[in-house]
Amino acid sequence: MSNLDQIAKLSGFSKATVSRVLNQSPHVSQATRDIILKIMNELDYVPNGNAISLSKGQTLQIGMCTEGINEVMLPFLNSFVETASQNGYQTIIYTSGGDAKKELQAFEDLRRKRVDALVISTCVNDQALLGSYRKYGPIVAWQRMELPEIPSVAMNQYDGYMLGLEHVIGQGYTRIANAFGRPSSMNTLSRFKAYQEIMKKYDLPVHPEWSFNGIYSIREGEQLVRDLLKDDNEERPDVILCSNDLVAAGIVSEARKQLLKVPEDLAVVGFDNTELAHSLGITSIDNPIAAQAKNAFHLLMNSLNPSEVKVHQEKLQFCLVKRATT
Amino acid sequence: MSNLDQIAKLSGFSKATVSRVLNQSPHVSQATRDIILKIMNELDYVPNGNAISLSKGQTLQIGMCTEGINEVMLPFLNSFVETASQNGYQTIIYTSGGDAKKELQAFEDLRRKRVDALVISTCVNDQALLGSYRKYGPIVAWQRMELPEIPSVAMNQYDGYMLGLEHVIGQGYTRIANAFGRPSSMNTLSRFKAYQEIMKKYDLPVHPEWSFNGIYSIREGEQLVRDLLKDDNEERPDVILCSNDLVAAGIVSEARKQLLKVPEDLAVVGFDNTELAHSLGITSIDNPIAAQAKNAFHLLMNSLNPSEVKVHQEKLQFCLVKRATT
DNA sequence: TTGAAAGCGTTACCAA
DNA sequence: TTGGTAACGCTTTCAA
Repeated sequence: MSNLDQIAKLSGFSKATVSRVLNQSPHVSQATRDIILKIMNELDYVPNGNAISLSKGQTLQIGMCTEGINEVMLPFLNSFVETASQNGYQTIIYTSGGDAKKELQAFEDLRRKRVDALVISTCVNDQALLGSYRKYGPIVAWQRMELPEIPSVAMNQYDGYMLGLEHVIGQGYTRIANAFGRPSSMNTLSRFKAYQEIMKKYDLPVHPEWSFNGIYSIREGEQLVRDLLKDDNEERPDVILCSNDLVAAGIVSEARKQLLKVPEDLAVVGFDNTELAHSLGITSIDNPIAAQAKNAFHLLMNSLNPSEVKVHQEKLQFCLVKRATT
Repeated sequence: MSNLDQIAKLSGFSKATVSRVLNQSPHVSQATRDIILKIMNELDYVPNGNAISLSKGQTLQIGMCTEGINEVMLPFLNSFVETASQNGYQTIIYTSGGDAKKELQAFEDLRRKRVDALVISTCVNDQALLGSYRKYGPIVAWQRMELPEIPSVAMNQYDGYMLGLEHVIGQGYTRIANAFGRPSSMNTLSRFKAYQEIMKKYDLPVHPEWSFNGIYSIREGEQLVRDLLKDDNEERPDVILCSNDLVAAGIVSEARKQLLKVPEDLAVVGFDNTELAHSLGITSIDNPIAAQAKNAFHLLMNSLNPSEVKVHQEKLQFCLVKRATT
């Protein structure tokens, strides 16, 4: 492996000049530049990234801290990696599996200057503790944060859910069921609020027994349908709004298996508008996740390079995509 | 930010000794160690990761180069990140989006010593070119490689497909259709070979028109069913073997929509045995992807630390998981 | 336009 | 058990 010193000696110039060539400084004569570039080529020279990082005090690496990578994160991850790379940054994955100690590893790596900044998804550590790492570098959250120190690009799902509710009511559905995820999450609370408000607005009867918690994935969606069908005499909902598209897929799949017609016997609305909803033709609420990832990156850049012109956050909105299930 | 030099000065010991404390060298008296650790604590000191990397000549970072992250890669990515982190390595994502130049970025980063090693998934650059980067560090592939320089942890899908074929024939299906992916891929060739051999073995009629190419995802699976149903008079296959579980999901979903009974009217076998197959109750061929990721990491470790005891590759096998679609 | 030298923050070798 | 000091490979400031 050749290094800058060798290039300097061989070319007869100093390390400083060679460095200038490397960094395209204008203060190098064309002749000198040519000589040095030629030698670099001959020696198959490339600068050592670590040395640059140490010297400059920045790694051009951003850590992404999450419990684990799943379908919902995919567009966020892909978009973030892509945006970062366009701006010369690489993305390092830190998965915690829900283990608080492992999660802290990402934050410690910020402290140790292995990464310049951090994006966090759902974190399990105390938010105050996480916030204390702000002094080591910028951090931005995808999840909604109670903490003001860590800015968030998350959107209020109240708006998105309201869109879904208005849509199904507009279509004539009145017996509305909710398939919620984690009951205590801010998302569920926001959605429930939207549900309560709209039922009141249209003077529709609230069925508390039609709000289900802990419905996360395909299987729970399927089970939900079976549960609903268990008692033949009971009145049944005519539409289910889901916490995500996986749940919606499970519901649609099981409903068809039970020979229910979708949407005639049971309508379904997903959430996030993922590939799955597109593929299966499920009405869903578009959640601009990829754009949120972009915003997250630009937020980090703005505090990483305070001198440069700030990139403004893109203003994002939910949006209902009607397909064959409503 | 405090550094090792400050700790040395404040404690009255040399940098060398402080470094020894950091690296748990046994050649430090307990008293000295205590003093130094105390000062480190007081100053909230952590060593700078970049400096360590530069000095040691290793980054403890491994690059993962892929076209993009999708559902199929998920278990590989998760398992690799997890295994690496257990061994003190972080994983950096490089997505190319199929762009050869962007893909090379990962390999250049190996050359520039930003990563110690590389795992590659489907790569678009010339394999010989990629192989030439072996001199900069170990590389292991997930895809099957023609090149001997780059070892691969991929498995021969002939074996897995054969398992599926034997299964459906054992169940009494004889009108077998194939939903293949990319026609020229080694995987498709292996699968087709298995198909040909088994049809011969059981003396079953080969229907060339029942081998479909370019069937990658849910939507193509759905379309395939509609195409099959188009002509009422035609004889139809009684089972379809799919290139992956997404395709199988699409087929099952569309079949039910068209009021075909699965598996009575049409049986379906997926591939990879992903969450989706599990969730939807689709018979699938288990592809031990997570274990392949582990193998990939250990392969890299073996050449990264030739001195240490070699971790043997886990011997992996496909395995049929029968569910409700056969 | 160029060079000398002092960082950047560690590790590791050789002495003591 | 400890210390001195030369790496590691680059950037950057100050002079010339």
